Amino acid sequence: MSVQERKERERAIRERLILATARELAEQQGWEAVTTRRLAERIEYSQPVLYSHFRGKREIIGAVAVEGAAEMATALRAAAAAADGPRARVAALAHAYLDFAARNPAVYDAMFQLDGGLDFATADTPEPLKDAFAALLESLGEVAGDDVHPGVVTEVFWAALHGLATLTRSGRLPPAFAEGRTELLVDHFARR
Amino acid sequence: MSVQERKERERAIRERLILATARELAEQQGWEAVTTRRLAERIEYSQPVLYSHFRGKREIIGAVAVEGAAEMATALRAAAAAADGPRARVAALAHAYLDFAARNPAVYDAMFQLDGGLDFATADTPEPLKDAFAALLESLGEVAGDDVHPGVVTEVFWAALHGLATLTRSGRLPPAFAEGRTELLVDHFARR
DNA sequence: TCGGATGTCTAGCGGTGCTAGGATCGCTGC
DNA sequence: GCAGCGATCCTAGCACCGCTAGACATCCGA
Repeated sequence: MSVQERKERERAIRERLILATARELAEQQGWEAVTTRRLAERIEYSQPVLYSHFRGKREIIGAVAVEGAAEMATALRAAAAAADGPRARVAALAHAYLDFAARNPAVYDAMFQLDGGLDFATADTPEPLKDAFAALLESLGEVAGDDVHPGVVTEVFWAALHGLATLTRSGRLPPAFAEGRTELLVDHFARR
Repeated sequence: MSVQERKERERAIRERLILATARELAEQQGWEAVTTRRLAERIEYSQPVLYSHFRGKREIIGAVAVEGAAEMATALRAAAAAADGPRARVAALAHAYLDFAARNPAVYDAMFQLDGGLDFATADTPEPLKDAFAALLESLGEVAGDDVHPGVVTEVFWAALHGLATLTRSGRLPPAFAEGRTELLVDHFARR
């Protein structure tokens, strides 16, 4: 049985290599540069090998997204834990979120801009995605009014962060005053 | 001179035909279905004709975006004008914005998701884009606190609307409670 | 009526995601 | 130790993409 185990191990290693390479290439030159040919060349295999691991490019994007969601959840929780008080926690969350988006634009795109074939807000949603949302919910629940649903508050807060992240990066919001916008957002959600 | 004028007129008509066809095709089947071949076939000309009007596909997207921005500005102003009081105006704006995004997803994508080669937040920004932002600013300024810049408030409000629009349409926010999210957003921005 | 400019098309380039089919490699049972 | 077989991988190719060079026809002005 050892042979089979070794093969599975090697397959898993190669799969991680594919994902790491795709992510690296995407961060360096954007997702449009991540073609199956280039990706295959970088991992030093032929194209069809990619299709023995993933159904297609979309599924590769999806896998990178799930990976990224886990990282984001960790980053958000770390930021919240390091802050004192509800208002500070929400501010820390906002900064951590936008920071993650700015530092990992390709991963962020995989998560929230591109089609990775993932289910959102359903039972089949990958755990890391639900967890990242939960990380937001934990601190937002503290500042939600008694008369509103914490989940809804979190959704709107998330949508605002997402808008800031994407519009800023695409140049639709001026880079200046980015900090001011973040502070204003936090004020509106954590004032009570 | 009459001949030349007629030719220019015909050229202008064909250019509008290209844009209308591109928009229609994009709304029907998404922008990925808008290929130069299909577009050329629909307008009953060969591909190279497209390139005598636009530098490339990107510029076609940009032109549709500018067209859409003018429409959106009109829709926003109409909504605001029909509402009584600052709070109601902001609510009307939010609904009109999200309604426009939901009814014209392809145009919305051209404006805010895709690369149409347009400048944003600069001096070269096409007038309709600036005007659509101005339409938001007019009503948001009324509810901005005295100690904050109305422009920044509008930017954050816009970002939140953009997040709601895109995350909802891509299935990342559940369709349920969409109305609740909108109301909550308005509450947070038009409470004073 | 003719020459030339203008406009349009055919054909093709290098790229994309994806896949069928053959070759080669490595494991397993004798 | 070796033969046969199954898993694994690659070559080659499909249909499509955005875009363009160059041939061709058409229409205008003299």
